[in-house]
Amino acid sequence: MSGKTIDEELMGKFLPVEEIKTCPHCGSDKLIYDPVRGEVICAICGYVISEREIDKGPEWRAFDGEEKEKRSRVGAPITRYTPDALATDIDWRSRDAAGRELGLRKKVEMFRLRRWHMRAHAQSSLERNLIQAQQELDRMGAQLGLPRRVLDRAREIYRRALETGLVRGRSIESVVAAAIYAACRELKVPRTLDEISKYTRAGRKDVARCYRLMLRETSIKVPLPSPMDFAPRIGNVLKLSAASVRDAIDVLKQAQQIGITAGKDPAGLAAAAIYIAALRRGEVRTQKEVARAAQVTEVTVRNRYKELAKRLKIDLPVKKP
DNA sequence: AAGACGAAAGTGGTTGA
DNA sequence: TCAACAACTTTCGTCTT
Repeated sequence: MSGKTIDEELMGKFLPVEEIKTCPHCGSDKLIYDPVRGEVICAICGYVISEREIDKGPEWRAFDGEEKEKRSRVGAPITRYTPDALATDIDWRSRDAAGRELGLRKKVEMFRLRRWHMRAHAQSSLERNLIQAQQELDRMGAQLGLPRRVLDRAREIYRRALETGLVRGRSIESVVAAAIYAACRELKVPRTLDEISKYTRAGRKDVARCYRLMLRETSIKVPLPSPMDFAPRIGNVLKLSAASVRDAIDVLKQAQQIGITAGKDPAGLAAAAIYIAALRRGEVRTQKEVARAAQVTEVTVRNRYKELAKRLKIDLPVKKP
């Protein structure tokens, strides 16, 4: 083994998805798209390609300041943003353009028009909020590599939250993040709160608070996270065989039956099960690797797997001669 | 030199008064 | 709102390969 893992080799490199034709791991060109998890996977070695490697930089290159200035499309908008089609206002003074007092009939009509104008405006504020939220949703979805159906569901959830009045006083971003988190859990595409809040300016805490509030105030119900949903993803990152992943899920099932999974971090449990399963199949991964793939610490993997091994009476192959 | 292990102290979140 | 609490993280020293 020479030094770096594949993860480390690829880290920080820009790999625009469209440009990848062959697997960076084994060189095969048999890449398949898994729409369920929104990932491109190498059919030969199982390497997950598209998940995190999204090029967030510009698609152009500039060699001096002037060129950069010209090509950059970010910064203050050139034209003023018009919130909706009704940007005009109706004057409250009942006078015409020349300053003459209006007749009674006209006054009444203007009053009515004004009222409808306000109503149309108010309604569009909801629409406007949705449009902005949609932008956030698309951005975060792309950065997290989430499939369409999750985003669609997240949008529905967001709309519900908006209609319930949950967004008022909170940032759109954090509520969108909460909606995405809820959608992920509902559709069993596990993403941790940490992963999601990484792409928002609102902190993890904010997102979590919005999420909890959302569960309480709207009638959205979300199944409890199961460690078994995490196992395939961790297996993918570590490039383990499908058999090992199946074994790991088996271990988790047993653990659930004897009731030692309650209150434990599902990612940590899944990591431990993966570690055990891989070891038993001779696909040795270090605790560190497993921990990193599951985004928990080494210590947690260790504690969980000790517990699992003890309670399930699994003996591990110590080493090979 | 790297991995596994466990102890101890610290952290963030939940719960119940 | 506060304190108690359980789970997880960080850090560190030791042992094994």
